[in-house]
Amino acid sequence: MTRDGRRYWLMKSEPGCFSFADLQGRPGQTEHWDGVRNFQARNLLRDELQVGDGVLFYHSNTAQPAIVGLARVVHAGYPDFTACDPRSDHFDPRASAAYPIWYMVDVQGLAALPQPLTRDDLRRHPLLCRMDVLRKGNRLSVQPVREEEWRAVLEVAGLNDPLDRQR
DNA sequence: GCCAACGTTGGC
DNA sequence: GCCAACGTTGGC
Repeated sequence: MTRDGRRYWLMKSEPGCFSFADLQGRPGQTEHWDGVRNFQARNLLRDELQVGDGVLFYHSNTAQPAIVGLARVVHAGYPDFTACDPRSDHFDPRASAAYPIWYMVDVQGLAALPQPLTRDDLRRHPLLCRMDVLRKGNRLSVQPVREEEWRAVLEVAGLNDPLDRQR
């Protein structure tokens, strides 16, 4: 049984730690999204994100938080090996190969937005003002995005849907 | 740097 | 199972 239709997600990253430009600089513009240590986000990574899903890349905890780029999921959830690496900042002594606890996906950068979409930009938009990322106190590093929100971001950015080329 | 909001931990 | 204490996130 396969899931029909792609879905869309917003993923947060602190640009001082890993920026959209960093993703675009990786071979194949692809990198694994490790280090998520929140069970709600873990469940999404493990169970919900699928190859081909669209990703809005959001810069958080920075002077100008904004959606800055478009990406896609290129590998569905698999164990986050950094949890088993004692030298990693994300080491979790409870995790093991048999019980990985934490999961990650691989993400590929597709296009930078011509202009970052700031929180003010989002708040002013009739559809984007409903996005979860604007909700006060929202700390989920991976969160669902409605299809109309994905389309609205493309429209505001003046971009065609980069996922259409990936079929 | 402040602080509100939230998730997690652990004593009971 | 409750809930206070604590740590973290992240906008401002």
